[in-house]
Amino acid sequence: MTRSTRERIIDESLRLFAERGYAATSVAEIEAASGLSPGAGGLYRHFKSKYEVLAAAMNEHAARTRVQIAETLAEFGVVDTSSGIEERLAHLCRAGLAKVSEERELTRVFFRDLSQFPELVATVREGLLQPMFDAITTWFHAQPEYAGVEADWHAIGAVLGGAVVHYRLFQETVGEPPGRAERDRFVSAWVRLALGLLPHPAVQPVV
Amino acid sequence: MTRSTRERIIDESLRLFAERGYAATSVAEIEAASGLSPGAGGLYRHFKSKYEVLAAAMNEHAARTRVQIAETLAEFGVVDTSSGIEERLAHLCRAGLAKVSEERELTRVFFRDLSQFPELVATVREGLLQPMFDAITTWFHAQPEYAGVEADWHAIGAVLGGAVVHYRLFQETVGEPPGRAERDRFVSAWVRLALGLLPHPAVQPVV
DNA sequence: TCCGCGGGAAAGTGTTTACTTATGCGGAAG
DNA sequence: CTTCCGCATAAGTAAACACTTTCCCGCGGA
Repeated sequence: MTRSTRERIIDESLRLFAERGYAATSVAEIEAASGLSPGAGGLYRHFKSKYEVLAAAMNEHAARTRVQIAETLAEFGVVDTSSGIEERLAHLCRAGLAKVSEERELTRVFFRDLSQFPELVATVREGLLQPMFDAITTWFHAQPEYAGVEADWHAIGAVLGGAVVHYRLFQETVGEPPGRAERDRFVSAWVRLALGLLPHPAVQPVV
Repeated sequence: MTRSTRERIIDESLRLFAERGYAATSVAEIEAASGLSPGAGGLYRHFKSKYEVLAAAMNEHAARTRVQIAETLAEFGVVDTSSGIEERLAHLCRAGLAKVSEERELTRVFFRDLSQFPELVATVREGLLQPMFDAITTWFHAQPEYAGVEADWHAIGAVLGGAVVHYRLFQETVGEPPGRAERDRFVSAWVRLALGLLPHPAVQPVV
């Protein structure tokens, strides 16, 4: 128990909210998962209400993620021209899948319960989803191959980023990926679609 | 009140489950919305439990949708070669968006609460999501332009179909579309990515 | 007119919920 | 050793919950 009780409450509540949903998770369950005696109300030493726990979890995780995405984006700023565009695209797609996976609890709570709390929607969107879409847009701008390509990059980001987010959401709900396409097949298809934006696409691999 | 009480309960409960979530919707609220006296337990004349209401709503709506998608697919089977491939793709994308929109309540409940009820996940996936992905795959197979294109169509369907589903989910949660891309821009980007699969893409419109 | 009956209302049941109040403990400071 | 004090627990409260039991009204058939 190195983490403070407050931190444990935030992390465990986020886990439970993602797993069972906000309304279906009782304060007693959060307390038990955080190492407090269930039903004794020890949670209220740290938060005014159950809602405050949700708000704190959203705010703190979203803020942290926002910084991480900015860092990841900085890495992508340095274009690694040593590898081909195809490899770089696959790398981007896998990075997106990994990020959504890493923050799967935040993503899940977002789509599951957050529409009831519009003030929290904004923080998570600006901390996780929007940065992800923006990252895709920025990334394409940074690639020399796409320099001359005219496109509505925000809309392209909405399609390609949305596909990634959906892939993970679907997989977590159903237990298997959409279209029964395993990760590598999904990445290949994603890359192939992105390659199609180039005026003279390179030879594409037969899958 | 032309519809039977049972039908009203199913429709109103689905609406409320999509809006507030399953756990956050009380039986009394469903009764009130269905024209019964709230809290009086009149719902139990028609269903054994709150869960049975959810199961019935999922099963009946999924079954209905499944038939509708089959019909829509049959229409698409007759390829309308009078319009260009670009127009046909836009039509497909808009049809997908419309279908997800039409069944937005089913979709929302699916991603919101259904992972807790694995036995219901199967029916909705097979009734709504999988048919949608399959429809995309089948559609591409039917288009002469894509006849010679080698691709992992299931994975392509997972990307393109997932983007459509995510677009609506995001819009309903946030209130505005992802990447702030309005519907027409989204459709254009989607069409453009799909066009890129063709070996020698036609001249693409500058957005 | 009488009966049967499908289906809705009244009024409850026990349980679970979020949240409160008062008590107790262990360790650091004086 | 004593005095705090931060923090957890014990033991609640009132409300909301899913669900039950009982009654009753209206209607169709004989």
